[in-house]
Amino acid sequence: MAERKRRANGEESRRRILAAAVEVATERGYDGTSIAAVSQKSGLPASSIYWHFANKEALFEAVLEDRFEVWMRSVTAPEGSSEMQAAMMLASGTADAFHEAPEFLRLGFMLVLERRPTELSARKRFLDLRDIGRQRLADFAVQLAPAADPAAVDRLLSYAIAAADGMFLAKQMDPGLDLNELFDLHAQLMIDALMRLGEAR
Amino acid sequence: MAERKRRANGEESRRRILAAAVEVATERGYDGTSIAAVSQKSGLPASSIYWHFANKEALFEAVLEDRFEVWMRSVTAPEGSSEMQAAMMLASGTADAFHEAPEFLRLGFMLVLERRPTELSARKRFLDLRDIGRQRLADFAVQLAPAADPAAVDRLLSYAIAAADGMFLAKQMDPGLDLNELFDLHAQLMIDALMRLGEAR
DNA sequence: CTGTTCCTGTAGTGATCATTCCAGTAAGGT
DNA sequence: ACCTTACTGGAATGATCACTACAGGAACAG
Repeated sequence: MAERKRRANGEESRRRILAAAVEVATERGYDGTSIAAVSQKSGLPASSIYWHFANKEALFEAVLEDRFEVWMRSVTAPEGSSEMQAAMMLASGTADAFHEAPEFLRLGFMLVLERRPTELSARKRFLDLRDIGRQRLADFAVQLAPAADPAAVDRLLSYAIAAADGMFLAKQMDPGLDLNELFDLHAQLMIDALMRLGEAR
Repeated sequence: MAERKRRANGEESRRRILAAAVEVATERGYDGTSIAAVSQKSGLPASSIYWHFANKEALFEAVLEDRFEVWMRSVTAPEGSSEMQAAMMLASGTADAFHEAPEFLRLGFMLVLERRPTELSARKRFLDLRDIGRQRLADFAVQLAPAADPAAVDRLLSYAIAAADGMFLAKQMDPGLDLNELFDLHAQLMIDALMRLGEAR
């Protein structure tokens, strides 16, 4: 009763719709994504899409949520023996996620750059999800330099995230770019700066 | 004969169309920008838009070109007495440009994030224009650390640009963010790293 | 006055848009 | 056996899409 079985293939249909929506959306953005295109790519009629999702906006919210999960699974928690190693692993894990699960950031940034008179709910959702990710990083940063000024650490974290986001963009502008090289440099610079913050007190 | 006068108000109409297009495009992206909306916002009929520009794609190319000019005027060349000061001024100049002329990056990044089967010509144009900007920075970087390994300097430049791009994104995600603070940190980190590159040889 | 160039205004074109209606079907519960 | 729930298929709706055809006006050249 409470735990209901799936009668038809609704569960899989939902997945197929989401997969198709991700594909189309990352190709052409929100307005460029037509329900007809999602329908065609998923093999399901528009009415099915509207049975699973209230409207286009809700579909995008679901897509973002879905891709966030994949993103978080891809960025594995670093557990190096030293702080230095842990930071390096975090950096390379993020670099991997850029390859394996780029859709979350790609879609999210598309939405973030828009300035609609009324904000898309998917945009807001993206920002909320990202805050969750940021909190994880904040915990990690405090762990690395417990003695440092919290405000300064926070500022450095903002910078570190911005740099990573920028590297994602750079990869889109130049697919041949060696991200691992840049992420190594990133990790080194951030660790250096963080250690200096710890000593300065 | 060679230098023709404007019979009607074509020159100003073109500007009005571009201004309207920038506004609509930064609100909703490429597919979300309708010629009807540009027409309404500019006060000119669609036929005028199509007289000035071959099609929607060409209009976007022109918009990007126009905003690039504004962007470059806004990022004033730094001429501090020391390298440190020059770098700081470059950083704060870029931060100013983020406020005064954000449309170039906003539109460009929107286009960059898309992955259409056939690339928009405006996207390609954006990448070309950005390369011009990058070359200016490369010249500046070499000037700062002439003794350093050129490949290492180039990598650091890629990182520096990425970080700046990421800060632009961060500003869109959190309009209350203090960019100057982040840019100061950025300039310091980059100068430190560049000096270390110079000494390492 | 005549012709040319530049630009605007009106009124369309067929295609595609998001969304809805609703009848139909397959499976589960009872 | 029958009712309910979960979905699908197809057709339709009115709005909006990029773009065009074309006639006409304003400014200049001769």
